[in-house]
Amino acid sequence: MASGRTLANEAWEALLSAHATTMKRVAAQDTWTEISIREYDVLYTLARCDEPIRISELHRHVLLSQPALSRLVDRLTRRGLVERQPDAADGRSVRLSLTTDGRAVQRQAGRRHARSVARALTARLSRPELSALEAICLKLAGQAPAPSATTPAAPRRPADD
Amino acid sequence: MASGRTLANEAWEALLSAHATTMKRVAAQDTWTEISIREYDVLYTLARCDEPIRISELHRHVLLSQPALSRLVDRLTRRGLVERQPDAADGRSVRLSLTTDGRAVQRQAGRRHARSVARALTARLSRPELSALEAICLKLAGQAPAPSATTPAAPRRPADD
DNA sequence: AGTAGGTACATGCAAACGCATGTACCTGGG
DNA sequence: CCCAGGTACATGCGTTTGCATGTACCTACT
Repeated sequence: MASGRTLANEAWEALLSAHATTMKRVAAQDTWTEISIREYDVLYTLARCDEPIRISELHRHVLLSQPALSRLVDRLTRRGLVERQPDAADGRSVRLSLTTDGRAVQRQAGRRHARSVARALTARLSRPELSALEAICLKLAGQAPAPSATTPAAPRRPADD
Repeated sequence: MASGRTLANEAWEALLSAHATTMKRVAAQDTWTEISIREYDVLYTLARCDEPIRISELHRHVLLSQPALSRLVDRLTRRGLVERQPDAADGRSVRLSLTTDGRAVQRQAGRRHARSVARALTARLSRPELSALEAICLKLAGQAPAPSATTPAAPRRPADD
C-alpha cells in the first residue's frame, strides 16, 4: 500500500522533475539576452500589480533570499527598469514600480516567454490536464482559486509551517 | 475565453508558485545543516541508481549548469560522500557512486526531508489530488506514457529523459 | 516618555554560480 | 593513419547568492 507519505513524496519528486525539465527547456530559448529569468520574474510580478509594492511582498513570489532580491532590485533600478519610492506610511519600507522602459522590456520578453512556455506545456498536456495542474498547484501554493487582486492589505495567506 | 496559450501560461505560473512556496517551506526546516538541498538532490539521485552514473546523466536530473554540477560533485568527493571512478568504456567520462558515508548522510537527511515534504503536501492536497499531480507532472517531464489521472503506482524505473 | 523587541531593507564577505573556454577523449571521413 | 568535428568533464573569471549582521524604523508595554 502506498502510504500518504510515499504518495506525497512521489508527487513532489514528479513536480520537481517537471519544474526542472520545463525550466531547462524555457531557459534554452533565446528570450534571455536582455534580462535573466529571475529578473523577468520580478518585472512580471511588478507588471501584475496596480500599485507599487514592497520588496517583502515581492519576496513572497520569488525563490530568492531577501538580500539577493534586494540587490537584484538594485540592479534593475540602476538599469532604469524599476523605480524605488519611499513609503509614506512606513519609513522602513520601499515601494517598487516598473518604469516605462521596464514595462516595455517585460512585455517584449513576456511575449516570447509566453510562447515558449505554451509550446512546452501544450505539447505534453491536454487542456483538462492543464486545468487540473493549475487548480492543484494553486491549492498547493495556498491561494484561492480566484486569481484576483494583488493588493497587500488582505492577509489571505495562512502562514502555517 | 482561455486560449490554449493562456491556459498553459496560467498552469505554468501556478506550478512555479507551488514550487516556490513548497520549496521555501521545505528549506525552512532544520534538515539542511549537514548538506544543502542541491547537494541532497545529487546524493538522492545517486542513491536511486544501482550502477555508478556519469556526471552528464546526473545533469539531466538537476537544475544546474554543467560546470556548477562538476564542482558540486567535487565538493562532495572531497567530503568523502561521493566516489569518482574512471569509466572503462569511455576515457572522457567519470562514474559516480555514493560512499558508505554518503549513503548514510543521504538516508538521514532523506528521512527528515520526506517527512517535511509529506507534511507540506498532505496538509493541502487530498490523495486523489496527489495522484493526479504526480501523473500530470511525470507526463510534463516526459516520463509517463499513461494519460489517465488515476494512475496506480506502477514500478517506474529511473529512465533517462 | 523610555525602552525592549520586532520588522523592512541594506551591506560585508565567503561560497557558489554561469559563461566562455580549455583539455582529454571518442568518432567518422579521407 | 591523420585530422576535423563532436562529446565529457574541468577551470578561469566575473557575477550573483546566502548567511550573518547592521541600520533605520515601527509597535507595545511599562
